[in-house]
Amino acid sequence: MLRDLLSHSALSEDDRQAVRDLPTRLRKLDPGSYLIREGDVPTHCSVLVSGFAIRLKVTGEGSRQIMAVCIPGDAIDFQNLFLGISDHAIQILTRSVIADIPREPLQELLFKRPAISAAVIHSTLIEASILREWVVNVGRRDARARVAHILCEFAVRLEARELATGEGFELPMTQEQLADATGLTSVHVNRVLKSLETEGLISRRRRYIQFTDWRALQNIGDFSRRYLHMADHDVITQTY
Amino acid sequence: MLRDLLSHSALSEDDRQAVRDLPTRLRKLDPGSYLIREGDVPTHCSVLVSGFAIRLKVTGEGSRQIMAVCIPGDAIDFQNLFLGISDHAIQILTRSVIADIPREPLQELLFKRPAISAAVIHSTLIEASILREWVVNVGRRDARARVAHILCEFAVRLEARELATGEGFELPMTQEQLADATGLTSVHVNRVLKSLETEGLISRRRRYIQFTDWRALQNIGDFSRRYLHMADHDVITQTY
DNA sequence: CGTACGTTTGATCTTTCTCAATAATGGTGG
DNA sequence: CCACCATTATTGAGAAAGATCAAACGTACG
Repeated sequence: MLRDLLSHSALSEDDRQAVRDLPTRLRKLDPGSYLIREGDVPTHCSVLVSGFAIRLKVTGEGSRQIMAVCIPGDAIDFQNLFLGISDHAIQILTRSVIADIPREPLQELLFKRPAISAAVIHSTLIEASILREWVVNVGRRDARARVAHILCEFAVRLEARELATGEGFELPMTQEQLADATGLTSVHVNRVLKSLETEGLISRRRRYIQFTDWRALQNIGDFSRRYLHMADHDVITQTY
Repeated sequence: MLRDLLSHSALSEDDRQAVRDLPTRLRKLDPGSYLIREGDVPTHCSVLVSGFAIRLKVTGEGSRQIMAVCIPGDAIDFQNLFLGISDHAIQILTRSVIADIPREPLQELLFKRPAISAAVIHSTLIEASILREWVVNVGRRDARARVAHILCEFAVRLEARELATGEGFELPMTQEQLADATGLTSVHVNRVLKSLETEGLISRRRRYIQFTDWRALQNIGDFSRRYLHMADHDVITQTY
């Protein structure tokens, strides 16, 4: 369940078992529902067992910005374990199963087991690295590059969890949400997707994105997987 | 020296002493020099004792994006302690003093002292929170708001370290760098600054920014200090 | 005192947004 | 199973924010 941690850090069998022994409560959540809202005071840490979710903020003007997309296996809420008030909301994208872990036992575990602590720091740092890349994406790339880049990122992250094949993947969000993630409008995202398609870089059937020229897409999106800091054993097939 | 940690987390005297006992080497660095470059493999963790620095990436097209500004007292390199390869560069803005801490003793310390581990996680999470706000700033706010927001952020962060008064502060960077931080061009940043000045929100003498209408600036910048997750004892005078 | 760097200003051009309308698509209840 | 509704996707035309290009002006510093 906490395979997120395991995927970057080698934990001892002992440590693994300790993680598995954590008390959890499973919940099903529907698309559009909020796991937590900005300003809430969280009482537990959640893991996204299955389904997709986004981290988002809303500006004073009312526009939304998505800062991260959580994929199955992600631990969502370390922030909320240590920081008092949530600085952003987490919204469910697709029908999801969430495992809630109460605050105290997890804190205690981190206190007792430095290897798990280190794994949490590690995972948090990778998240920060992805955030830095998003700042670049949204701050310094044009619309084509932004969209291409985010598609590349999804492909690689999903493949590492065996949720995508080398062919392509099912995009778990609407074009409007893609726009909120790239700092564009949905209209423009639509035009960019169309142009990427007519130029033969991708093909689409509904939300399924197929990569017809991965190399070129990567180029346009200025994408390099370095910032994802994946351990070699993350890379299942290394198509990308 | 590691007052960054102390400022959010209450550590025992024992833990504090352990941090102080860490072996360090001091270095002076000049503006423009790099503490680390993207792709480097770091061997130590650094603390910015005095001076300013930025985290930045360069896109394939050659434009720069600044993702964070480090202020005196910041621990700069936890990322590099856990992640193998640096995903971004750190460049010095003003004449700075850096304290290098070798990797091993620090890792050992974290392993032995869970409270320090927790403090590191905490500090890393705050950095991530600031990054999320930057994504929003650059993704969903117009030029005026971006510039106003970043000015507000500096003011509050600097004041918390007693490096700014309620009046204003010395901006440690050029308008070009401000542009790289906000995803704009230096020309446009200049125009925005001018307009903020003529409208009486700020006044400038060289790089010194004085707040003549803090409330209005905060409004324009859609700024709220929540995302900085400052403990109450951070807030020295609470001008802002 | 000259040179390099940073700031300021103007004119023009592009990308992307806005507004608006139409077409698909999927889900729902009858 | 089908008709209807709500959401999402697509397309067009015009507007605007910000980029680009170019030049002049300051200011610090050797």
